Amino acid sequence: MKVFNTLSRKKEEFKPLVPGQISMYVCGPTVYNYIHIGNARSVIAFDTIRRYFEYRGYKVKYVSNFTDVDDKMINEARAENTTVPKLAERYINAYLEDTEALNVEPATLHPRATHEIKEIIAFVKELIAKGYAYEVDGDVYYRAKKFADYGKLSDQNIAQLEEGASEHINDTEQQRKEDPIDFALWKAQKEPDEIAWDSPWGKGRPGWHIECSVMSTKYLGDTIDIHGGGQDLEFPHHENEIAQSEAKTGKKFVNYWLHNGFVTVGKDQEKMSKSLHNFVTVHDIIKEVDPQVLRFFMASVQYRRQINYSEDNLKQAQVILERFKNTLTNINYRLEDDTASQEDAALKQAVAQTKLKFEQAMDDDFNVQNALTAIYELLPVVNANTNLANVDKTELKQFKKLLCQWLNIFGIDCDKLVATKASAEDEQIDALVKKRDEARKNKDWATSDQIREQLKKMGITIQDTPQGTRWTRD
RNA sequence: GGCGGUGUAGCCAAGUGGUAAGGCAGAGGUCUGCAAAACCUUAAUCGUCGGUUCGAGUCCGACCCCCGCCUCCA
Repeated sequence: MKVFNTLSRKKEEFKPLVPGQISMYVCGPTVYNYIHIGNARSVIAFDTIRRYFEYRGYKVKYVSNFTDVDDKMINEARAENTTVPKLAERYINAYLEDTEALNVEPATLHPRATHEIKEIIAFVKELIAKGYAYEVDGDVYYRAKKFADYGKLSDQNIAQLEEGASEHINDTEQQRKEDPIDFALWKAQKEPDEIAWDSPWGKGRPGWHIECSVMSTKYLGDTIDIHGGGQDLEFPHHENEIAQSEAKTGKKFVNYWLHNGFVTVGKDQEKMSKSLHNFVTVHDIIKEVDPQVLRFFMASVQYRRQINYSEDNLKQAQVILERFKNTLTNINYRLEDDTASQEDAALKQAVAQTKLKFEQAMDDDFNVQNALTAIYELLPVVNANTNLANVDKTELKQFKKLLCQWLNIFGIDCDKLVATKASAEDEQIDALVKKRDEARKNKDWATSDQIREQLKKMGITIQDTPQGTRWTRD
């Protein structure tokens, strides 16, 4: 199995530290607002990857943090006249609700920065002791140049970075640093009402990058298999994490760095972001769009590729899900009817071949497009079988099981996709269908069509097949 | 300016040297009392120019467009 490692900019053979087990850390959100579609993309991308590993039989320990203190949190709490912990609580809950709606598996652990203050302070102290960090008036900065490999992840060169950073020289913070590219590990409290913790450098709070180094090493170990996040985190966030962690432990921090592509919007395909005011929150959109459709739409694009968010593209995802639904529904009917099963060697072979193709594609850096294409090509073969007088019930059952396993990787639950029929209305519907069948026997098309219309209005679609009349909910 | 990504039919999208997968939409057809679902048939020379090669979307060079990162950001 191969994954694209940002560190080498190449696809590499994936080998976990411990056979059969995977340690995975994914940078989570700063919880000062609802997550938008772009945030969801990252969550879904790595959930899909995780699920594929699990499909492949790996045991995955998956850690994803909440950044529950930083400048944005403090500002938003002030603006809303609330406290940082209350703000965090609200949006952590919202995050959990929204991602559940998108059928994202809960992380093995969801640590929070503010719950790790002791460890953060100890980590920073060690960096100071090793000469990688220094204190200035209650702030602590990381001495970037001291770390020989600084810039290796994002291919940045130090001189250029310094040039860029010097443009922000107006910042009072910049003037306190030894070097413009140094970054904060610990920030001194600025206002008396600002949330802060006691530390050897006075009251303050952690910088942004340090929390991930601390939580990743604490919960998963000094070296982990996979660290994920959006492409915009490559620099400086992940670069800084490497510098901090490797300076402290002297070991390689992460074996495989995986970065997901952005969600873009509009004709110009601009990145969805809060500063551009072009974002849609998950909280809002799932009131209008079936969360399954949103989930499938985002999971069906390979994680490194850009996703263009549009109604048309969402619609396409919906149409595909409907095809799956129809096929599964038809299979369910044929498995239940009383026709004899007849072996279909071609079908059996096609299913086996598709499994091979699917896994080959996914093994190649999670090439979901090719994996899905393999399934799309199989559908007509399966559908053709379900139309026969005698279907291959054994093989259809096997296909159904496989398809549901595959869809599960994309976060689609077969049971939800094909809603079960049990409902208070069922008897009434069955009675109407029966009445219509009698009308059809008498060639009373007017009555028959009128009942079909009536059912349509109830959200029921009728299908007349050689095996009898079926109905499904829309 | 530095770093990275991208440009394939109306849309989504595979493809890493041998005469362009697949899906959606569209068109036509089969089945059906009519429908629904399904099935069958059907479209592009691959941003531009030049080079290497028997042969290039696929390698090399130049250029153009778009997007992102380089400051908070998934």
